[in-house]
Amino acid sequence: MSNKKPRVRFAPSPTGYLHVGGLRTALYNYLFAKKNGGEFILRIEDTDQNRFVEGAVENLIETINWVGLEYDEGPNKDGKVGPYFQSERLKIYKKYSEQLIEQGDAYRCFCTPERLTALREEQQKAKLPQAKYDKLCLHLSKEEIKKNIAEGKPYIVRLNVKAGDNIIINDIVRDKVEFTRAVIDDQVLIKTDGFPTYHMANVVDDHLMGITHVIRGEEWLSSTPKHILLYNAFGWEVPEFAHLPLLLNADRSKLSKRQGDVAVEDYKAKGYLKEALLNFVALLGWSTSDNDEFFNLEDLVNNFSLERVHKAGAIFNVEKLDWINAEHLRKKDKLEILQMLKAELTESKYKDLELTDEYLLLIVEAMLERVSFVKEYIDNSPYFYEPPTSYDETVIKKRWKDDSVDLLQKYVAKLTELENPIKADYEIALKQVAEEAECGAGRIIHPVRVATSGVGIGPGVYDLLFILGKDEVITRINNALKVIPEIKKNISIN
RNA sequence: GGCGCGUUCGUCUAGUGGUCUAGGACGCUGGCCUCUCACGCCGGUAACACGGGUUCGACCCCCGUACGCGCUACCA
Repeated sequence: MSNKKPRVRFAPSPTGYLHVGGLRTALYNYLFAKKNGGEFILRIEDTDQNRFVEGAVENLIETINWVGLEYDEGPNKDGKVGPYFQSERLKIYKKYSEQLIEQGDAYRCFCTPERLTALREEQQKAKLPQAKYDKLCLHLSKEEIKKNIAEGKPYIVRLNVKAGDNIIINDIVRDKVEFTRAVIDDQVLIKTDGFPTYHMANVVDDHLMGITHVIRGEEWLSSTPKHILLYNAFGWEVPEFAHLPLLLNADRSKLSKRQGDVAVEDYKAKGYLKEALLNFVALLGWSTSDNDEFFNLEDLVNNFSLERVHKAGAIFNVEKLDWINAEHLRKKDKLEILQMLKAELTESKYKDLELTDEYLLLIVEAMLERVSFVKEYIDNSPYFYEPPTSYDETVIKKRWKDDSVDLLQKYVAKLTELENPIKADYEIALKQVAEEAECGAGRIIHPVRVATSGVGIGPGVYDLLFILGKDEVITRINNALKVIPEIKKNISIN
C-alpha cells in the first residue's frame, strides 16, 4: 500500500437521481478519505449521450449536499485536476487513446455494428466458450486505415489485449482475484461519437486526478482486469481497489426501482433524516467488532475501515431504517426538532395556525418518545392543532361509563376555579374529584383523554391538558359531553 | 454458455481452529413499569447451504456440489 495521502472519488453517472447504493459507495469513499486524512472528489461520468437526463447533475449534487458528504473537489469546487465532468475532457481521452494507438496497445476498428452482432451470434452458435472480438481491424495496413479515415468511415478505438500472464487483482475487500488473460476482450475505448467508454475515461481520470484507492460497487470487479491492462499500457501506477458488495432487493436481486424506492430523494421526501439514512446505509456491508449500531457521520469517520467491509450483498431492509430514524430523531436537540416541525407544519393543513415556539416545544417534549418521524408530531397528535373531529368508538366503548358525564362535569367545575394552572394543578384537581366521588383516578383520566383528544392514546393526560390550556380543555370537555353520550348509546344498541 | 464473486437467525451482522450448548441489533413475541400509547427494563423466538476431506478438534482451512448474484454492450 502506498503511503501517499489517499485521494478517492465518487464517480456517478447522472441518471436522474442518487441511488441508495450510490449513496453507500459515496459514503464509504468519504469515510475512507476523512478517516485517513485524504481527499474526496466528486466526478461526473457523463459519457453516455444517449442517457442524458435534463437536470440530473444538479439533482445529484443537491442530494450529495443534502446528506452532507462534502467533497473537496468536484463540480463548483475546483481543484487542480478539473474539469470534473468527463464530457468536458474529451480532448484528454483522445490524446491518450492516440498515444495507445501509436504504442500498438490500441487500434482503430471500422467494423460495423452489424458485423459485430453477426460475429457474436456466430460465436454463440459455434458454442465458443466466450464471445470476443476477432481482432480483424488490428491487421489493417496503414494505407487501409488512412483510406478508411479519408472516406469518413466511422471507427472506434479498441484496446489491444496481447498474450501474457494472468491478471491478478489484490482487492482490499476480496483479497486476491485472478483472471485468465485469454478471457479479456479487446474492449472499446473510444466510441464512434468520440466519447470514451467508462473503462477509458475512468482509468485516465483516476490517474490524472491522482486517485489512490478505487472504491466502487462489485459490478466493476469483472472489468477491473481491463483497467489494469490500461494502467500497464500507459506505464501508470495501479491504484488500490476495493469492490463493495451490492445492495439487494428482498428477493436478492440487485436493488432496483421496480421493487420499492431506490432514490435517496424518495427517502428524503418520506421524512427520513439524513443521519439515519447514512447510518443505516453504512451498516449495509460494514460493521464494527463491538455492538455499536448508532453512529453519526463523525462516529462513522472515526470507526471506518475498508478491512471491515464484507463480501456478501445486503438486502435493503426498511424496517431497520425506520428504527434508526426514530433513534436519531429522539437524540436530536429539541430546538432542532422544533425547527423541523415548523417546516413540516407549513406544508400541512395547519399552515395558517399561529402557534408559538413555546407551545410547539411542549408538543415536541410530550411526543418525543412517541414518534419516529417529524411528520408524526402532526399526524399522531392532531388534537394539539385542532379540536377532535371525531371520537374513537372503541375507546368510548371501553372507557366511557355511566358516571363519566357526572365526573367530567365535576372536573370542569374544579378547573374553572383554577387560575393559570400548571401541570400539577390539573392532577391535583382530578385527584380531588376522584376522591370526592370515591373512585379511581383512571375513571376520570380516560374519559378526559377521549373528550379532549378524541383518541385513547397519547402523552400523559396532565401533559395533554396543560399543553391545551384551561380554556381549551373546558371547551373541549363541554363539547364532548354533548356528543359522546349519544355515541355511547348507539354503540350499546348495535 | 463463459468468467468472476458470494452463501451464519426472516433481515443487518459478530465470529479468523478449541473461549460457540454460535453473540448483538431490527422484526415478531411474553412480562414488568403504567392513566393510554410509546420509551425503558427483563425474557422468548430463530441461523453456521450441502457433501467430502485436513485436524485430537471445524462456522472458521482445502476440494466438490447446489443455489444466488454480477459481468459477458460503441451503458455505466
